[in-house]
Amino acid sequence: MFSKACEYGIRAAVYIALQSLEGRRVSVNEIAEEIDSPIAFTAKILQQLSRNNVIHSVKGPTGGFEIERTDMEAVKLNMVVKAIDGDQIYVGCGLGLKECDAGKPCPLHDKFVDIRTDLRHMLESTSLYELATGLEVGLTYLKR
Amino acid sequence: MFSKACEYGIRAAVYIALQSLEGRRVSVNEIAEEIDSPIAFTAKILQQLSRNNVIHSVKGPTGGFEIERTDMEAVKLNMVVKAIDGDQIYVGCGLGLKECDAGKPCPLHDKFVDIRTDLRHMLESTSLYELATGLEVGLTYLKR
DNA sequence: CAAATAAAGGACAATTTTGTCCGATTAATA
DNA sequence: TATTAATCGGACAAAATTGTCCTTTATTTG
Ligand code: FES
Ligand code: FES
Repeated sequence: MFSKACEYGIRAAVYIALQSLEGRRVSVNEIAEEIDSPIAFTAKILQQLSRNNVIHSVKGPTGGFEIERTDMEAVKLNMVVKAIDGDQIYVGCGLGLKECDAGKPCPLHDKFVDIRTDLRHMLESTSLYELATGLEVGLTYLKR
Repeated sequence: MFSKACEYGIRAAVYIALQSLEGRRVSVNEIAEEIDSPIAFTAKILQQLSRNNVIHSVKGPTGGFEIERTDMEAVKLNMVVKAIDGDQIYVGCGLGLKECDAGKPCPLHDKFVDIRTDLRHMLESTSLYELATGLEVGLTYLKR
């Protein structure tokens, strides 16, 4: 469904959101530790998220990653996914034709579009804040 | 969503189903031509489908690939997907945790499972026959 | 039986994705 | 100002996926 990079990216973003709720800025090392991901690869992914203004980064001592408390509800999952995987998941044909085109659809088009639309709505309506709160109360986990 | 191999596999299977409706057996070369896929790679994928009894193959002159007319309604998309991509799409965690486990879920679990269940139902209920008929009447396409 | 045809299978090559390493840059603080 | 802690960025390496080529095997037909 998502690339490995995107999976790490979502997990990292949710962890950053969780810590930002308590005003803590977190380092790549801490993030990779807490979401159980390869450190250097995670660093690359965080750079992408930072460049796309999904998260905010601060260099130097006491630096790290954070998400503005005020933004937190506004940062939706689809922003993370788009920053890392692009919009292929939104516009691509399920059977790999050049583009998904309702005017000359593949045999799976109608059924595929239904699923994709649900997925899109889910990603567009789910905020990092919402996901972080589940973590906060111990209902969900970022590693296992 | 699906791997390239799986995309080719589905397109090939639908094309074979279409031709089998008219009692024609088709060669790898014809299939690759009609679905616009790399020939040798397509051959590998057809071997997988054949080994998993999704399609039937016949060697030698007049040989090729076919799907028993009687099976055609019974052969569902999920059989193609499972034969090629395995069941990761059914059992995997959306955020890449070891397994998807409702007892220790990732933050996206509930929402992800909803989508995945819909996808599963769609794949389990869609037959190659159904997809082939759309092609037959020129409503859908396998290349573009 | 011999020739021709088509899938099967194994080895290999190219590309993409995933992952690592290390020096440069930025900023806090002693 | 020197040291230190952190991200940034580029080059590189490993692994997985995608794709090719060629030989073998099975089967039909002359
Ligand atoms: S054309 Fe294939 S999904 Fe729309
Ligand atoms: S645990 Fe992540 S999707 Fe179920």
